[in-house]
Amino acid sequence: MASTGPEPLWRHLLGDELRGIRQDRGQTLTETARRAGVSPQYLSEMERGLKEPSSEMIAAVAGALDTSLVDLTLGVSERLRELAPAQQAQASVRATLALAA
Amino acid sequence: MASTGPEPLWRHLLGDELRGIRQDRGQTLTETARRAGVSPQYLSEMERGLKEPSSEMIAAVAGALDTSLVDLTLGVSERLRELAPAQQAQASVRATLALAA
DNA sequence: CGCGCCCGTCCGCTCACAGCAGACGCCGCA
DNA sequence: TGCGGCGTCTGCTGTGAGCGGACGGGCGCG
Repeated sequence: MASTGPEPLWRHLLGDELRGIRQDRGQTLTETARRAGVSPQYLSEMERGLKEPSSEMIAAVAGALDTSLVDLTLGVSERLRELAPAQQAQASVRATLALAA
Repeated sequence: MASTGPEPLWRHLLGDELRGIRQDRGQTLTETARRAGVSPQYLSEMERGLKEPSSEMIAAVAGALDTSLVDLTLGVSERLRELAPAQQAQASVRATLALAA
């Protein structure tokens, strides 16, 4: 697994998963943020993997999306498994760009 | 799931998972910390769920344990699923004690 | 058309905490 | 006994978590 290239980082995968669920639910970013008790700008940053949310923040947003940490961690692990070697290279580019920012 | 009581927090589950893997590997805390490039005191805190490690720290410790983020997130989700209602109450006590500290 | 509202993101800021150095207690061993 | 290793405690500082104000864009309405 490690020999296939570096894995994406937790905060990126978590952000992707949160945004995916939110869009599946048809919620706006602003609405989810309000329900979670966080600022919209912060949720935006979370979803884009720009910040390391605290465990309580993760739980709050999961609650606002009517999901749970189980589903989040499962979703993240599934995303990682679905990443084929070529796609992992793309994820590596994303991680590199994030570092450049 | 949420109706069964509050879920444990990410940092606690992650810490439990990391310590579990480390002990399975027969590594000392000091050795894993050295291999991961973090301080032993910090790894101790991570394992006890006292700190919110950054995504890079998680990756570094995973690498030191010859595991990956996939296995970590899977392990965390499995821990959550194995927590029966009674055990979730115990996990709730742990989260409460952590808040008191 | 201009306006107001909503959306999501940018920018700058403050203070709490991430991560660690030094210290400590405990244990096993020569 | 002293030593080295283990894991945790204590205190510290620089950094980043989380947010307020601002911004640009889209949309509906008079």
